[in-house]
Amino acid sequence: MARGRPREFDAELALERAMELFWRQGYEGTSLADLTDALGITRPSLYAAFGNKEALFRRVLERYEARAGAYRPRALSALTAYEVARRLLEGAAALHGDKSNPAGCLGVHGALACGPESGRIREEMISHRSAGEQAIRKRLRRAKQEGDLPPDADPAALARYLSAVLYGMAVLAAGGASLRDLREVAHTALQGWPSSPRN
Amino acid sequence: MARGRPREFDAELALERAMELFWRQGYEGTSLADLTDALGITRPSLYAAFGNKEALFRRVLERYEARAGAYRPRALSALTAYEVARRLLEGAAALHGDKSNPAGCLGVHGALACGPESGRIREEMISHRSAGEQAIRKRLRRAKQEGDLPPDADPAALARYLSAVLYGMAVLAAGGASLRDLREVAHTALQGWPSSPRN
DNA sequence: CGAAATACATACCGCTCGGTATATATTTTA
DNA sequence: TAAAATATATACCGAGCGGTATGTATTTCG
Repeated sequence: MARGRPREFDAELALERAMELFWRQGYEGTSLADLTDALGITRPSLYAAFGNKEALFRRVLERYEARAGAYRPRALSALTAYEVARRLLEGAAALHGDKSNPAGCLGVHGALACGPESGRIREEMISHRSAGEQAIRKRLRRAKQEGDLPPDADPAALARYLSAVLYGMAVLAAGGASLRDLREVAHTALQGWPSSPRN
Repeated sequence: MARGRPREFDAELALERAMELFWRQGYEGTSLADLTDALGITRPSLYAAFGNKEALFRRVLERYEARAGAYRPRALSALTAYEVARRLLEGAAALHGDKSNPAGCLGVHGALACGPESGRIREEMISHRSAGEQAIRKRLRRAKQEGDLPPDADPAALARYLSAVLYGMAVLAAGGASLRDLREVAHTALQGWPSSPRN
């Protein structure tokens, strides 16, 4: 049993609300006052539970990847390269086209450009994106080995290209693009994909 | 002749330096102290010359579009839809791959996500991006009329897709992507373009 | 029952934010 | 040469920033 006075708020619920805030306003754009207001807790409680703003953001990013970003590992487990690409693109469209979510992608606009004091978070986001791209690259390398992509295909270039389209969809979504808009982008990108749907 | 004491700094040079700052750190991430330091002028001088931070940012955005974004109208004046797409993609790669520029695109990350106090700027950036997409759409509509795109091509979808790839390249660049990386993305996107290079 | 441990509430810290009031310096016009 | 106009320099404004010290309430352990 946990000793001492038990906390009076639900940490999971608090994280959920913090995620929503950071998702909507980014790291720099979200203040501690915003957070304590939305979470309904006081500042010392927040610090006791989560450390500080940076640490809270990291927890939130973790949660974001596990929930909103769950379509990514699922997409990578598809059987063909085309299906991987399709699920990634359609998954991003579904996520960012869902208006019950904040507009855009936390991983993209969470700390894309910011002042020097947020530089650490910015760099962490960069390496998160890089890791995502690398996972796609790895999957497409395997696809090429399996003959699932043409011999002249470049898995690294395709992975980077796919990542770019996903990021672009996030920017479009931040600008208010609809689910239909985003699915059109996904569809258009798939039209040019180098392997056929059936292979 | 201008009456009164003449200003002691070069407004064009000041704008250039302000652009560099906003380009690197975004709107919210750039403080007045950053600006006055970099511009070498005092706060009242900045306000007398440019109004306030928002107005200065608008001037900077104007300058950005006229210089860094000059490749866009040039690309739209190309003779074929394929050439339009190629010049847009290669132009973005050249711009964001040039390491003498700040990483990323001011129009994308200048105010992608921010607190409520920067909401106006954020919305203006959204409509700027939307205007850019619309210009591409208009050009591709013409291309279709001219038989320069297949009959089943969707100019609106293609324009949105192209915009997404351009935004995605900006995000990649903000993460440190090289000119080579970005040109690979451009090349990959062109591989799937629905009209041939020669038509 | 203490005593230790934890959480809550209030009030505060130094610092930075965007923006400005006031006074002085430098120019042109009359 | 005086007045009007503009620019500069200094010092300051209230507000918000992330973060914390202090005191009190509530729990478990001995």
